[in-house]
Amino acid sequence: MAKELRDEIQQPKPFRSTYEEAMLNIVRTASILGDDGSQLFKPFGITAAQYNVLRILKGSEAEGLCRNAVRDRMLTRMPDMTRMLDRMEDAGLVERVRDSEDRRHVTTHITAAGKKVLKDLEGVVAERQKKLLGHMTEKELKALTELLTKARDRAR
Amino acid sequence: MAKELRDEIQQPKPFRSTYEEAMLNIVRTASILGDDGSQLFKPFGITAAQYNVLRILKGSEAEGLCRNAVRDRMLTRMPDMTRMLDRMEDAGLVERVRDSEDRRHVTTHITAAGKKVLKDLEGVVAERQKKLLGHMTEKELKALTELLTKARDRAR
DNA sequence: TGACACTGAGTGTTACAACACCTATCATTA
DNA sequence: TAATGATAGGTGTTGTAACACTCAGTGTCA
Repeated sequence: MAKELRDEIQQPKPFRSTYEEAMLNIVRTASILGDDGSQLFKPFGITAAQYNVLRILKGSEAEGLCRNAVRDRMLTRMPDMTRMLDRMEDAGLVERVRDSEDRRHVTTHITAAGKKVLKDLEGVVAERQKKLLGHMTEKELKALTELLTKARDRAR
Repeated sequence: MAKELRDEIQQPKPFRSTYEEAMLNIVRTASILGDDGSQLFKPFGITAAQYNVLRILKGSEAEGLCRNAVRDRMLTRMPDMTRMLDRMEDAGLVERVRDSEDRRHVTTHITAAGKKVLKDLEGVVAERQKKLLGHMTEKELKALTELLTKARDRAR
């Protein structure tokens, strides 16, 4: 049987409400899985957020995307997209081109090096996901996704 | 009906697996709810992690806890506990006493000011949790907690 | 009793997140 | 067509997360 959160964090008192219990379980689980992901990406020289950016740009490989479009598609909030793209450009993972029509626009593209990182990670990531969640049934995973979708509904 | 993740992040392609879908939903939901929490705590001059520390110390008010004990009870990983407690000590929220028996130990206690912050936040937090998750039934919240507990089981 | 390992706390350094602010370019309209 | 506002991108600054490392005090055992 899986260990309950109260045991994990050695909390003596019960949670104040099922709201609180669910909330803390969400945060805790994301933290654990996110840390795991960070370790996974580290040998490849990127962060989880950068992996996210690469996947977004891969999805719009032909056209490229402007800074704000990338930011709006991010899984987690990222207020300083400019400097994150700076770093990725320095690392050769993306490249930016200023639009000649509307000179305010700068379009960002994934580079061949960026695509290589994604390709190298593809199997590793899938394998890790299966290792972490492989003990859950399809039905459970679907139910979890639905409940989380509902949990987000009132926020924002 | 709640908006699905793929719409939120404007992802054209379907997820590669239910593992991936669940994983990204966990991270996304924690990010959204976590950001909300940060905004809630900000007017009180503390971060979500500091709120977590205060609650942990409140739970061991009489004895106090050493740095590592606090760290091990944290909801999210916190490698630099020392300087976080430094900041909280500077803010008057906690105080530290070096043990005279074993002079390696430093015991941290919550102060009256720290307890006041917790007390002021108590209602605000509960209200916010209800606002965010109040549309979910007890049964759903319990199911969500159980599924998340299972999802964490293979990590660490 | 001196060397060694262990445990707990703290420090140095780097890179990054967060926030507010600024600049350039374009669209609109009085 | 000059002023105004909107939009896209970038910059300055501060605090802090992350990582590796050091230091101090204690136990232990050859």
